Amino acid sequence: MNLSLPSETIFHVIESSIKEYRKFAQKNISEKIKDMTIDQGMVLLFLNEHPDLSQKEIAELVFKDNASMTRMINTMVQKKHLKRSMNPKDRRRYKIEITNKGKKVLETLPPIIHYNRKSSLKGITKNELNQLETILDKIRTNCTKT
Amino acid sequence: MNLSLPSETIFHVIESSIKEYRKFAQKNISEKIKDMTIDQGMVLLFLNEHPDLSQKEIAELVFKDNASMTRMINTMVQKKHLKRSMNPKDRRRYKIEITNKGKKVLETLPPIIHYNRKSSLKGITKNELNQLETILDKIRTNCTKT
DNA sequence: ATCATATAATTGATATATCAATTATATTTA
DNA sequence: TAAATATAATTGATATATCAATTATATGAT
Repeated sequence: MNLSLPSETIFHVIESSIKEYRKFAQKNISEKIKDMTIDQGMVLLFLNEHPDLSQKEIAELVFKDNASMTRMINTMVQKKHLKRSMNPKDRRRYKIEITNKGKKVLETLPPIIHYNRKSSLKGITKNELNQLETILDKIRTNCTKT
Repeated sequence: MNLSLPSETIFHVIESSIKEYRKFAQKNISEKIKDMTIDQGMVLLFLNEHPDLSQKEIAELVFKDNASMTRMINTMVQKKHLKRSMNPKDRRRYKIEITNKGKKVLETLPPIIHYNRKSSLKGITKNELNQLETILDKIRTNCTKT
């Protein structure tokens, strides 16, 4: 079987780019906010726009499973960025609220994220971004529909 | 600050596509080989082509850090896919050898991986793959050189 | 050769990933 | 309505991710 090594495939290139972006973004966040990961930051951003999200819904948005999300929110509650309260309309799901401490983070975070996105996409045209999205979507669809 | 949500960015699309590929690939591997992850499979493929790789070098190829690689190889040794032996030329690094059990896996793995790659890239032209690589490389470079 | 520095691998601590099983509550169906 | 089924979240077990500190060995400079 004549198989090229994983390092020579497009998947390697995809992994590499997203991992470098994450490393870069995390570094810039850590410089300004201590003890805050990208994923935790994203949870805050999502909850800020959509306060009624359940843990399960947040999990999907940040590509985690329910178990990971339970534990992730546990630590964010411990660190006092979030508060869990009961949801009387559906007692299976919690209401997740952002605390004042969490809101403070939300004042600092957006400019950093804006910088991360902007500088990592420097020199890339709108057209290229569209191409990128189109092709990656084909891969995604192939993997989910096959 | 007017920041679009993470789910609306190209980074979300990149994450999504690579995660779906991994899920798809893992599922197809698990159907044929029990107790074998994609990453462990890649370690076997790399070692098969380049038997002199150190743990550190393997780690870089599969985007792990040294600590993760130590533990990953621990479990692969436990499962008898690999064997650690001393490297007399440089006693800081091990020689990692593939066992007979590991070699058996290497007979089963390539056709599965070939199928994974082929079907996930179905309908995507060579030209599109080149575009994809070029654009992703720009992102990677922006993140590492900034 | 000696000492300072660099490198490969390990370990500890904590967080996250993943799967399967479980609990509590809602919803659907007979 | 009662029973079956579905859903949200949790928990346990194990693997992996990440950072900092440590150990053992190599390499370089004086």
